[in-house]
This record gives sequence, structure tokens and C-alpha cells, in this order.
Amino acid sequence: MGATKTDHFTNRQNQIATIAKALGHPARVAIIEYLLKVNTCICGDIVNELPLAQPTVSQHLKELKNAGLIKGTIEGNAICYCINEKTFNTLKEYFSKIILTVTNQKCC
Amino acid sequence: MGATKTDHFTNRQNQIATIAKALGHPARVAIIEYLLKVNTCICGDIVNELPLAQPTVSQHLKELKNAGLIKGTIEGNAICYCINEKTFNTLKEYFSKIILTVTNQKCC
DNA sequence: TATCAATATCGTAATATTACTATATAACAA
DNA sequence: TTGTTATATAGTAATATTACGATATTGATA
Repeated sequence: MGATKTDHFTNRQNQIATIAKALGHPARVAIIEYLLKVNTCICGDIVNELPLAQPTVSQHLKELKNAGLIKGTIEGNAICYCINEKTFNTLKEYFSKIILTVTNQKCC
Repeated sequence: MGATKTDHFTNRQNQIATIAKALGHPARVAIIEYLLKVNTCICGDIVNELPLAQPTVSQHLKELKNAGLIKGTIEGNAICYCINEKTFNTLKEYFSKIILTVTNQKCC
């Protein structure tokens, strides 16, 4: 036991869970918010911004990238990370649909 | 190590991360979608719907409840769970704001 | 009261995550 | 070429999560 039973759920359910999981850590939320704040794409000063060691930040960036929440472009010896709007749109639309459905429902 | 450094991040960042984390498992996404489907609040047949044992479902329900994504009302010896619209609204608004900010930005 | 049904909690094994240090890699500069 | 800077990867310890069987709890019913 201990492993998530991914194959018992739909692709859609796994997709949403994967994206949500990537946002399920305050450091990764902070990275997203930092990328929003600096307006232009920035790379390694995320490390200076967060109270975490460089390899830890790198690990978090990898997870955000795997989930499709950010994009990374190589620029010389640095890497320029920025937000991937598309995936955030997926989330927004998913939650919008949920809210539309719920408002027509009676609750206990 | 191993423990998330919660205290280094803002309340808002921790709040979003907590909610997202609760949705970061396909079983919990499936529970939300089932609650949406049945329209009216339902309790223990979530167990029949999911490929998981009763204690596991109970554990997942607890996490969804702690994150504020669902509400549970005692009805006799059963418990009626339903979606908590408010928290989903928090998420929707959070992502809407992100998208509004991002669309005005240049990416790498 | 005894039993049943619905749900929660306990204990625990398997696995995953988080964070770090040390080290590798890759591009640029001297 | 040698060093510097930026980032990734390897290895690993501490902790958290997932899932289950066994058991407790609580309300309804016979």
C-alpha cells in the first residue's frame, strides 16, 4: 500500500489531481506568485526570493513544469521560467463548471 | 528534513496550497465529481462508487472536509456530505486573477 | 437490550515528498 | 584552457501520504 491507485480513475480526474497536487505546496504557490509579480520572465533569483536551497527550488520548478503550470526556456547558461497560461485556464474552467453545477443544487 | 516549511510562506500561499493539496488525489477529485453528479447530498454510497475500502474513503472525506471543500451533516446514523461552494469560489477567483495578470505579460 | 448499519479511528506497511549536501553539467568570460 | 555562474542530478534522512484490516462508535431497529 501507499501508492495512489491512479489506474482506477479517469484521465480527467488524474489530470486535475496532478495539476492540483503541483500547487499543493506553499513554495510552489510562492513561485507562481513571484513569476506573476516580476511581470517579465525571471530564472534563478527565485532562489534568492525563497527560503529554500537551490536544489530544492530546482526540484519544485521541475514539478511545476511537469504539471504544465510553467514553461522553461534556455537562455545562455540561465533558464527563463514563466507561467503557462493554458494550464491555469484548464483549472479556472474546471472550477467555473463546478460552481455552475453546485449553485443549482440543494445542500444538506 | 521532509517537513514542509509552512511558516516561511504567507497565509494566503498556505491557504491555496492546502486546498490544492486536498484536490491533489484522483480519488478526492472523483468524490467531488460524484457529489456533483448525484445532485442531492449523499453519504456512504461513495464507498460503493469508488474502488477503495471504506476506511480509505473515510480518510479522503476527512481531508476534503478539513480543506473546506465539502461539508458533512449528521443525519441519523448516516452522514450527508455535500460540496462547499465557497471554497471552490476561492479557487476560481484565485485562478481568474492569475489569468488576468498573465495575459498582460510577455513570456520567454 | 441485542443487533445491525453507517461511519470513524487505530495501527501499520508500502510508498512518496521535502529538503539538504555534495557533485555534475553546460554556457560564458578571462 | 581555466575559472565562474547557473542550474540540474544523485544520494539520503526526515517526514507525510496512501491504503488496508481490525476495531470502536453511534444511531436505528427488532
